[in-house]
Amino acid sequence: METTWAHQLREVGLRVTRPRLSVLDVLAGHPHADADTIVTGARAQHPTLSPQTVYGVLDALVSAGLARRIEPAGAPALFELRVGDNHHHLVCRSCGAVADVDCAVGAAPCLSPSDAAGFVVDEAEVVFWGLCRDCQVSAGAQAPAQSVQIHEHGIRGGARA
Amino acid sequence: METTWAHQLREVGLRVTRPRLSVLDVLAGHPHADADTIVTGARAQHPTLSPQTVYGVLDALVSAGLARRIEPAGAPALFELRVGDNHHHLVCRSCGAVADVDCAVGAAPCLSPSDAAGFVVDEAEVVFWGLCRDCQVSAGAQAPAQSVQIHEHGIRGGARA
DNA sequence: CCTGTTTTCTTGAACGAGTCAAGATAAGGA
DNA sequence: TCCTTATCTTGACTCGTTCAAGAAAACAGG
Repeated sequence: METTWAHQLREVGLRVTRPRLSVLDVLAGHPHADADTIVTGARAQHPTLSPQTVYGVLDALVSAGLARRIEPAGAPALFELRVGDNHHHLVCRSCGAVADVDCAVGAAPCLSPSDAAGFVVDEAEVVFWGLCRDCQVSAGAQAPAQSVQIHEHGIRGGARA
Repeated sequence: METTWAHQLREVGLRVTRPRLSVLDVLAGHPHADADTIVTGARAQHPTLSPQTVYGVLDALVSAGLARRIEPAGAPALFELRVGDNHHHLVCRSCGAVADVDCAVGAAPCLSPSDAAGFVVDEAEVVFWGLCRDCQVSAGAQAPAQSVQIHEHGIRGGARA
Protein backbone atom coordinates (compact mmCIF):
# COMPACT_ATOMS: atom_id res chain seq x y z
CA MET A 1 0.00 0.00 0.00
CA GLU A 2 2.96 2.26 -0.26
CA THR A 3 1.50 3.74 -3.38
CA THR A 4 -1.35 5.03 -1.31
CA TRP A 5 1.01 6.59 1.22
CA ALA A 6 2.96 8.24 -1.55
CA HIS A 7 -0.24 9.63 -2.98
CA GLN A 8 -1.37 10.95 0.34
CA LEU A 9 1.96 12.58 0.99
CA ARG A 10 1.95 14.31 -2.37
CA GLU A 11 -1.63 15.43 -1.93
CA VAL A 12 -0.70 17.43 1.14
CA GLY A 13 2.44 18.79 -0.47
CA LEU A 14 5.01 16.60 1.24
CA ARG A 15 7.85 14.85 -0.53
CA VAL A 16 7.81 11.09 -0.62
CA THR A 17 10.74 9.77 1.37
CA ARG A 18 11.80 6.48 2.84
CA PRO A 19 11.51 7.57 6.48
CA ARG A 20 8.01 8.88 5.90
CA LEU A 21 6.84 5.72 4.19
CA SER A 22 8.33 3.60 6.97
CA VAL A 23 6.67 5.64 9.68
CA LEU A 24 3.31 5.52 7.92
CA ASP A 25 3.67 1.79 7.58
CA VAL A 26 4.34 1.30 11.28
CA LEU A 27 1.48 3.59 12.15
CA ALA A 28 -0.87 1.53 9.99
CA GLY A 29 0.08 -1.56 11.98
CA HIS A 30 0.12 0.09 15.41
CA PRO A 31 -2.92 2.35 15.66
CA HIS A 32 -1.67 4.09 18.82
CA ALA A 33 2.10 3.97 18.73
CA ASP A 34 4.47 6.15 20.71
CA ALA A 35 7.60 7.63 19.19
CA ASP A 36 9.80 4.86 20.50
CA THR A 37 7.62 2.10 19.08
CA ILE A 38 7.63 3.87 15.75
CA VAL A 39 11.41 4.21 15.72
CA THR A 40 11.85 0.54 16.51
CA GLY A 41 9.25 -0.56 14.01
CA ALA A 42 10.41 1.68 11.21
CA ARG A 43 13.97 0.42 11.57
CA ALA A 44 12.80 -2.89 10.17
CA GLN A 45 12.60 -1.14 6.83
CA HIS A 46 15.14 1.57 7.41
CA PRO A 47 17.73 0.45 9.98
CA THR A 48 19.61 3.73 10.27
CA LEU A 49 16.57 5.77 11.18
CA SER A 50 17.15 8.06 14.14
CA PRO A 51 14.63 9.17 16.74
CA GLN A 52 15.05 12.78 15.70
CA THR A 53 14.11 11.93 12.16
CA VAL A 54 11.01 10.16 13.39
CA TYR A 55 10.04 13.17 15.46
CA GLY A 56 10.49 15.32 12.38
CA VAL A 57 8.41 12.98 10.25
CA LEU A 58 5.67 12.84 12.86
CA ASP A 59 5.56 16.61 13.15
CA ALA A 60 5.27 16.86 9.40
CA LEU A 61 2.49 14.28 9.26
CA VAL A 62 0.57 15.91 12.09
CA SER A 63 0.94 19.39 10.63
CA ALA A 64 -0.19 18.12 7.25
CA GLY A 65 -3.21 16.45 8.79
CA LEU A 66 -2.23 12.88 7.94
CA ALA A 67 -1.73 11.91 11.56
CA ARG A 68 -3.00 12.98 14.93
CA ARG A 69 -1.11 13.27 18.18
CA ILE A 70 -2.74 12.27 21.44
CA GLU A 71 -1.20 12.77 24.85
CA PRO A 72 -2.80 10.82 27.66
CA ALA A 73 -1.76 12.31 31.00
CA GLY A 74 1.35 10.68 32.39
CA ALA A 75 2.39 8.89 29.22
CA PRO A 76 4.49 9.73 26.17
CA ALA A 77 2.64 11.05 23.14
CA LEU A 78 0.87 8.58 20.86
CA PHE A 79 0.21 8.92 17.17
CA GLU A 80 -2.61 7.62 15.02
CA LEU A 81 -3.58 7.81 11.38
CA ARG A 82 -7.28 8.02 12.05
CA VAL A 83 -7.98 11.70 11.53
CA GLY A 84 -10.95 13.84 10.77
CA ASP A 85 -13.63 11.65 12.31
CA ASN A 86 -13.69 13.19 15.77
CA HIS A 87 -13.38 9.99 17.73
CA HIS A 88 -12.33 9.67 21.35
CA HIS A 89 -10.18 7.32 23.42
CA LEU A 90 -10.34 4.77 26.18
CA VAL A 91 -7.14 4.56 28.23
CA CYS A 92 -6.25 1.83 30.70
CA ARG A 93 -4.97 3.26 33.99
CA SER A 94 -2.94 0.14 34.61
CA CYS A 95 -1.17 -0.73 31.36
CA GLY A 96 -1.77 2.35 29.26
CA ALA A 97 -3.57 0.49 26.49
CA VAL A 98 -5.59 2.75 24.23
CA ALA A 99 -8.75 1.96 22.30
CA ASP A 100 -10.79 4.12 19.96
CA VAL A 101 -14.36 5.07 20.68
CA ASP A 102 -16.58 6.53 18.03
CA CYS A 103 -18.06 9.81 19.03
CA ALA A 104 -21.71 9.20 19.75
CA VAL A 105 -22.62 12.85 19.60
CA GLY A 106 -21.47 13.98 16.18
CA ALA A 107 -19.03 16.38 14.60
CA ALA A 108 -16.50 18.36 16.62
CA PRO A 109 -16.92 19.91 19.06
CA CYS A 110 -19.24 17.09 19.99
CA LEU A 111 -19.98 18.61 23.40
CA SER A 112 -20.51 22.15 24.54
CA PRO A 113 -19.46 23.40 27.93
CA SER A 114 -22.31 24.51 30.15
CA ASP A 115 -20.59 27.84 30.59
CA ALA A 116 -17.86 28.69 28.11
CA ALA A 117 -16.46 31.53 30.26
CA GLY A 118 -15.87 33.61 27.16
CA PHE A 119 -13.94 30.88 25.35
CA VAL A 120 -14.60 30.03 21.71
CA VAL A 121 -14.52 26.24 21.80
CA ASP A 122 -13.61 24.27 18.70
CA GLU A 123 -12.95 20.82 20.10
CA ALA A 124 -14.06 18.68 23.00
CA GLU A 125 -11.45 16.08 23.80
CA VAL A 126 -12.82 13.15 25.75
CA VAL A 127 -10.66 10.54 27.46
CA PHE A 128 -12.35 7.63 29.19
CA TRP A 129 -10.19 6.24 31.99
CA GLY A 130 -10.60 2.74 33.28
CA LEU A 131 -9.19 -0.77 33.20
CA CYS A 132 -8.81 -2.78 30.04
CA ARG A 133 -10.05 -6.36 29.94
CA ASP A 134 -6.61 -7.87 30.56
CA CYS A 135 -5.91 -5.66 33.54
CA GLN A 136 -9.29 -6.39 35.08
CA VAL A 137 -8.34 -10.06 34.98
CA SER A 138 -4.88 -9.60 36.48
CA ALA A 139 -6.18 -7.17 39.10
CA GLY A 140 -8.73 -9.76 40.17
CA ALA A 141 -6.34 -12.70 40.05
CA GLN A 142 -3.40 -11.07 41.80
CA ALA A 143 -3.14 -9.48 45.20
CA PRO A 144 -6.12 -7.31 46.03
CA ALA A 145 -3.60 -4.74 47.21
CA GLN A 146 -2.77 -3.99 43.62
CA SER A 147 -6.28 -3.27 42.56
CA VAL A 148 -6.64 -0.96 45.52
CA GLN A 149 -3.55 0.87 44.50
CA ILE A 150 -4.80 1.22 40.98
CA HIS A 151 -8.05 2.66 42.13
CA GLU A 152 -6.45 5.07 44.52
CA HIS A 153 -3.77 6.48 42.29
CA GLY A 154 -3.84 5.23 38.73
CA ILE A 155 -1.55 6.61 36.10
CA ARG A 156 -2.32 10.20 36.79
CA GLY A 157 -2.52 10.25 40.53
CA GLY A 158 -6.07 11.01 41.44
CA ALA A 159 -8.70 8.66 40.19
CA ARG A 160 -11.60 10.11 41.95
CA ALA A 161 -14.68 8.38 40.72
CA MET B 1 -7.26 30.05 56.71
CA GLU B 2 -4.28 28.05 57.78
CA THR B 3 -6.27 26.47 60.55
CA THR B 4 -8.49 24.95 57.93
CA TRP B 5 -5.53 23.65 55.95
CA ALA B 6 -4.06 22.12 59.09
CA HIS B 7 -7.35 20.44 59.83
CA GLN B 8 -7.69 19.08 56.36
CA LEU B 9 -4.17 17.73 56.40
CA ARG B 10 -4.73 15.97 59.71
CA GLU B 11 -8.04 14.59 58.54
CA VAL B 12 -6.35 12.69 55.74
CA GLY B 13 -3.50 11.55 57.97
CA LEU B 14 -0.82 13.97 56.81
CA ARG B 15 1.42 15.92 59.13
CA VAL B 16 1.07 19.67 59.18
CA THR B 17 4.25 21.25 57.85
CA ARG B 18 5.30 24.63 56.62
CA PRO B 19 5.88 23.56 53.00
CA ARG B 20 2.44 21.98 52.85
CA LEU B 21 0.68 25.00 54.26
CA SER B 22 2.54 27.27 51.85
CA VAL B 23 1.65 25.12 48.86
CA LEU B 24 -1.99 24.95 49.88
CA ASP B 25 -2.03 28.70 50.27
CA VAL B 26 -0.65 29.28 46.79
CA LEU B 27 -3.07 26.77 45.35
CA ALA B 28 -5.97 28.61 46.96
CA GLY B 29 -4.89 31.79 45.21
CA HIS B 30 -4.03 30.20 41.86
CA PRO B 31 -6.73 27.68 41.02
CA HIS B 32 -4.71 26.08 38.19
CA ALA B 33 -1.06 26.53 39.05
CA ASP B 34 1.85 24.57 37.64
CA ALA B 35 4.70 23.33 39.81
CA ASP B 36 6.90 26.28 38.95
CA THR B 37 4.26 28.84 39.87
CA ILE B 38 3.71 27.04 43.13
CA VAL B 39 7.42 27.01 43.95
CA THR B 40 7.70 30.72 43.24
CA GLY B 41 4.56 31.58 45.14
CA ALA B 42 5.30 29.40 48.13
CA ARG B 43 8.73 30.95 48.50
CA ALA B 44 7.04 34.14 49.62
CA GLN B 45 6.28 32.33 52.86
CA HIS B 46 9.13 29.84 52.82
CA PRO B 47 12.08 31.21 50.85
CA THR B 48 14.25 28.11 50.95
CA LEU B 49 11.64 25.82 49.45
CA SER B 50 12.99 23.61 46.69
CA PRO B 51 11.16 22.31 43.63
CA GLN B 52 11.66 18.74 44.77
CA THR B 53 9.94 19.47 48.03
CA VAL B 54 7.04 21.01 46.17
CA TYR B 55 6.77 17.92 43.96
CA GLY B 56 6.74 15.82 47.07
CA VAL B 57 4.08 17.95 48.71
CA LEU B 58 1.94 17.90 45.59
CA ASP B 59 2.20 14.13 45.29
CA ALA B 60 1.15 13.82 48.92
CA LEU B 61 -1.81 16.17 48.45
CA VAL B 62 -2.95 14.42 45.30
CA SER B 63 -2.60 10.96 46.82
CA ALA B 64 -4.52 12.09 49.88
CA GLY B 65 -7.29 13.54 47.75
CA LEU B 66 -6.78 17.16 48.76
CA ALA B 67 -5.64 18.21 45.31
CA ARG B 68 -6.08 17.09 41.76
CA ARG B 69 -3.56 16.99 38.98
CA ILE B 70 -4.54 17.90 35.43
CA GLU B 71 -2.26 17.57 32.43
CA PRO B 72 -3.39 19.40 29.34
CA ALA B 73 -1.52 18.07 26.30
CA GLY B 74 1.66 19.95 25.61
CA ALA B 75 1.83 21.78 28.92
CA PRO B 76 3.31 21.07 32.34
CA ALA B 77 0.96 19.57 34.92
CA LEU B 78 -1.43 21.86 36.75
CA PHE B 79 -2.83 21.42 40.23
CA GLU B 80 -6.13 22.46 41.72
CA LEU B 81 -7.83 22.14 45.09
CA ARG B 82 -11.27 21.63 43.67
CA VAL B 83 -11.77 17.91 44.06
CA GLY B 84 -14.65 15.52 44.21
CA ASP B 85 -17.10 17.48 42.11
CA ASN B 86 -16.29 15.98 38.72
CA HIS B 87 -15.85 19.21 36.83
CA HIS B 88 -14.09 19.65 33.52
CA HIS B 89 -11.79 22.22 31.92
CA LEU B 90 -11.58 24.77 29.18
CA VAL B 91 -8.05 25.29 27.84
CA CYS B 92 -6.90 28.11 25.60
CA ARG B 93 -4.84 26.85 22.67
CA SER B 94 -3.01 30.13 22.45
CA CYS B 95 -2.04 31.10 25.99
CA GLY B 96 -2.80 27.96 27.95
CA ALA B 97 -5.29 29.62 30.27
CA VAL B 98 -7.55 27.17 32.06
CA ALA B 99 -11.09 27.66 33.29
CA ASP B 100 -13.35 25.30 35.16
CA VAL B 101 -16.62 24.05 33.72
CA ASP B 102 -19.19 22.36 35.86
CA CYS B 103 -20.14 18.98 34.58
CA ALA B 104 -23.59 19.22 33.08
CA VAL B 105 -24.14 15.50 33.08
CA GLY B 106 -23.66 14.48 36.70
CA ALA B 107 -21.41 12.28 38.78
CA ALA B 108 -18.36 10.53 37.33
CA PRO B 109 -18.12 9.00 34.86
CA CYS B 110 -20.45 11.62 33.47
CA LEU B 111 -20.30 10.11 30.00
CA SER B 112 -20.25 6.54 28.81
CA PRO B 113 -18.41 5.41 25.72
CA SER B 114 -20.63 4.05 22.99
CA ASP B 115 -18.54 0.89 22.94
CA ALA B 116 -16.34 0.27 25.93
CA ALA B 117 -14.27 -2.40 24.16
CA GLY B 118 -14.15 -4.44 27.35
CA PHE B 119 -12.92 -1.56 29.49
CA VAL B 120 -14.40 -0.79 32.88
CA VAL B 121 -14.64 2.98 32.78
CA ASP B 122 -14.60 5.01 35.97
CA GLU B 123 -14.00 8.50 34.69
CA ALA B 124 -14.63 10.56 31.60
CA GLU B 125 -12.17 13.38 31.35
CA VAL B 126 -13.32 16.21 29.13
CA VAL B 127 -11.09 19.02 27.90
CA PHE B 128 -12.62 21.78 25.82
CA TRP B 129 -10.04 23.38 23.53
CA GLY B 130 -10.50 26.86 22.16
CA LEU B 131 -9.48 30.47 22.54
CA CYS B 132 -9.97 32.49 25.68
CA ARG B 133 -11.49 35.93 25.47
CA ASP B 134 -8.16 37.73 25.58
CA CYS B 135 -6.64 35.63 22.83
CA GLN B 136 -9.67 36.08 20.61
CA VAL B 137 -9.08 39.80 20.87
CA SER B 138 -5.37 39.65 20.10
CA ALA B 139 -5.90 37.14 17.31
CA GLY B 140 -8.40 39.50 15.72
CA ALA B 141 -6.26 42.58 16.23
CA GLN B 142 -2.97 41.11 15.03
CA ALA B 143 -2.03 39.49 11.76
CA PRO B 144 -4.78 37.22 10.42
CA ALA B 145 -2.05 34.72 9.65
CA GLN B 146 -1.73 34.02 13.32
CA SER B 147 -5.36 33.21 13.84
CA VAL B 148 -5.20 30.83 10.92
CA GLN B 149 -2.21 29.13 12.43
CA ILE B 150 -3.98 28.77 15.73
CA HIS B 151 -7.07 27.24 14.19
CA GLU B 152 -5.18 24.79 12.06
CA HIS B 153 -2.77 23.40 14.59
CA GLY B 154 -2.95 24.85 18.03
CA ILE B 155 -0.66 24.20 20.94
CA ARG B 156 -0.32 20.52 20.48
CA GLY B 157 0.53 19.89 16.87
CA GLY B 158 3.80 21.72 16.43
CA ALA B 159 2.62 24.74 14.52
CA ARG B 160 4.52 24.43 11.34
CA ALA B 161 1.94 25.92 8.96
C1' DC C 1 18.92 12.25 -18.32
C1' DC C 2 21.31 15.72 -15.89
C1' DT C 3 21.28 19.97 -12.84
C1' DG C 4 19.89 23.15 -9.39
C1' DT C 5 17.03 24.40 -5.74
C1' DT C 6 14.66 23.20 -1.81
C1' DT C 7 13.13 20.01 1.36
C1' DT C 8 14.37 16.49 4.25
C1' DC C 9 17.42 13.70 6.83
C1' DT C 10 21.37 13.04 9.86
C1' DT C 11 24.21 13.83 13.77
C1' DG C 12 25.06 15.57 18.10
C1' DA C 13 23.99 18.54 21.72
C1' DA C 14 20.75 20.55 24.69
C1' DC C 15 16.42 21.36 27.25
C1' DG C 16 12.42 21.14 30.62
C1' DA C 17 9.67 18.52 33.55
C1' DG C 18 9.75 15.32 36.67
C1' DT C 19 11.88 11.35 39.48
C1' DC C 20 15.19 8.87 42.53
C1' DA C 21 18.09 8.33 46.57
C1' DA C 22 20.48 9.33 50.98
C1' DG C 23 21.12 11.93 54.83
C1' DA C 24 19.33 15.85 57.83
C1' DT C 25 15.34 17.70 60.12
C1' DA C 26 11.06 18.28 62.37
C1' DA C 27 6.16 16.54 63.70
C1' DG C 28 3.50 14.46 67.01
C1' DG C 29 2.58 10.48 70.22
C1' DA C 30 4.31 8.32 74.67
C1' DT D 1 11.08 15.71 77.00
C1' DC D 2 12.31 11.84 74.07
C1' DC D 3 11.68 8.70 70.31
C1' DT D 4 9.95 7.09 66.14
C1' DT D 5 8.65 8.11 61.75
C1' DA D 6 7.20 11.20 58.27
C1' DT D 7 8.93 14.82 55.79
C1' DC D 8 12.21 17.94 53.85
C1' DT D 9 16.69 18.95 51.70
C1' DT D 10 20.31 18.42 48.43
C1' DG D 11 22.09 16.68 44.38
C1' DA D 12 22.33 13.80 40.64
C1' DC D 13 19.85 11.77 37.12
C1' DT D 14 16.28 10.02 33.70
C1' DC D 15 13.02 10.47 30.00
C1' DG D 16 10.72 12.48 26.19
C1' DT D 17 11.36 15.93 23.21
C1' DT D 18 13.38 19.95 20.73
C1' DC D 19 17.15 22.72 18.59
C1' DA D 20 20.84 23.56 15.20
C1' DA D 21 24.11 22.88 11.35
C1' DG D 22 25.74 20.41 7.69
C1' DA D 23 24.95 16.37 4.35
C1' DA D 24 21.88 13.99 1.44
C1' DA D 25 18.01 13.23 -1.41
C1' DA D 26 13.56 14.66 -3.92
C1' DC D 27 11.66 16.61 -7.82
C1' DA D 28 10.91 20.55 -11.27
C1' DG D 29 13.14 22.40 -15.32
C1' DG D 30 15.91 22.21 -19.21
